Amino acid sequence: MTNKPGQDDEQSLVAKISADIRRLLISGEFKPGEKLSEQQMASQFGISRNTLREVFRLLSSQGLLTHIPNRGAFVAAPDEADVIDIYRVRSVIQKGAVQAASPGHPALARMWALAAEAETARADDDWRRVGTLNMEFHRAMVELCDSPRLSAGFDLVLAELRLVFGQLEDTSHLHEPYIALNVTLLEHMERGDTVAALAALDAYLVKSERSVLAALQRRRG
Amino acid sequence: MTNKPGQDDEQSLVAKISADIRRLLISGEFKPGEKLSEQQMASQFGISRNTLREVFRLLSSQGLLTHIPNRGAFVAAPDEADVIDIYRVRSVIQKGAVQAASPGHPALARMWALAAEAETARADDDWRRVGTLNMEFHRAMVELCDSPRLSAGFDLVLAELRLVFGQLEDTSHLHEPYIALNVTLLEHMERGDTVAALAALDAYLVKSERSVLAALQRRRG
DNA sequence: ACATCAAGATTGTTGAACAATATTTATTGT
DNA sequence: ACAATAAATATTGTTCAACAATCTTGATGT
Repeated sequence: MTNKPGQDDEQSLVAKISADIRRLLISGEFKPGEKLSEQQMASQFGISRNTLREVFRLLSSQGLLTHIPNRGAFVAAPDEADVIDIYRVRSVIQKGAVQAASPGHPALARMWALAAEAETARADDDWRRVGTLNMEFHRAMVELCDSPRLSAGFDLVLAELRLVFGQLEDTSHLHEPYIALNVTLLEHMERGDTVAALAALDAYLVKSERSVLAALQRRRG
Repeated sequence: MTNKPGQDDEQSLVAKISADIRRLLISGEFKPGEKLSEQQMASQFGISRNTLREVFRLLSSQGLLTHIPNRGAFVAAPDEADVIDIYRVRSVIQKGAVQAASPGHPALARMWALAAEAETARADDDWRRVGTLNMEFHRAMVELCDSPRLSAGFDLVLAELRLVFGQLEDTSHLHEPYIALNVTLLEHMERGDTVAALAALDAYLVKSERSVLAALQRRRG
């Protein structure tokens, strides 16, 4: 990679607006299933309809929007089946990550740092931050594979999962129990105990999936 | 730009042309790294430049095109690092598939059928078909996970891999030895011997990756 | 309440235009 | 002749206005 992030202001409009809308989607500014009118969005973001359509094309391919021919673009509304699928993907990829973990990998250090930060954030009752840090923790875990494609794919499902969180009102209890679990998982990995680490990961995923599903069903039951 | 006769294609133009170009890319009709001029392609496919740009956006997000700001869209040219990464993804996902395999899963039947077809194709010396069937075989394997997202992600890397094959002149020897390996793998899975199946899968992937890398390096000295 | 059908609105696609950026060509200095 | 530089040209990025195709709405009649 010859490109470094940081000082290149010269992004294309499509990239910029895509990032903006993506951020809005992930932070729950739109309601799932809500229709995004081309005209309205275009004028709202001060871009042309054609450019916006390129943005929609991108976000649809990332699973954040659902494009229905002749009807338009809608905010993706992941349901229970989607959540189950997302956790299936997480299970496969993250198990692969645990098994690929080599001692001394930089991603491990990052995981430790993120786990520590999460404890600090909990102490401050900053649950929004705890959630973000938890995501970053698992993102770092996948970096253990040293595979750009795997990381990119994982980012997609993680973004979809954040969309789900956007649907739920109170996400604090969704992250609280997992701070400790992350640390336990890390310790197993640090010790090179893959079997124990896999078990801890599985425990985490099952537990997390259950509570997300429960919260989702509660929201509409 | 005469329209093809046939049933009512309710697809959008973007979807249709995307599929067309994707097919052309995968079958090696374009040279890797080749620049795809907007004007030329637009008139060649009889669509407007704006529509073509949506197509490029899509194919870029799928890794088949590389988009460089202000310079245009280029046919992706996967190098050795990309091949290594692709096989890393395959390893993670397909190991997950083997472990997720449940006896009697419809995908297993499909794998048997594809393996049989591959043997027929080999008897006919139809190596192009053998290659396609081999891809389908592994695609079916991932279906064992029953995860649309995992299958979709796998399709992406498989498409990229086909792009690599497009760079190589003679792909016959790339597929020949693997027909038998696939059958062996299947037998292990059928018997529920996950450990043996994983070993067979790993053998396949390592061998396949090596020959692809070798062919790629041979191609460029 | 129900189906029908005509506006009205929205998406799908096009062609032309223009600014910003790349690429090519011509020009200059040594 | 050669490298550096400037001008000319081509390409991409983006917008706008238009129109056909499709969807949505609402009025109408039964």
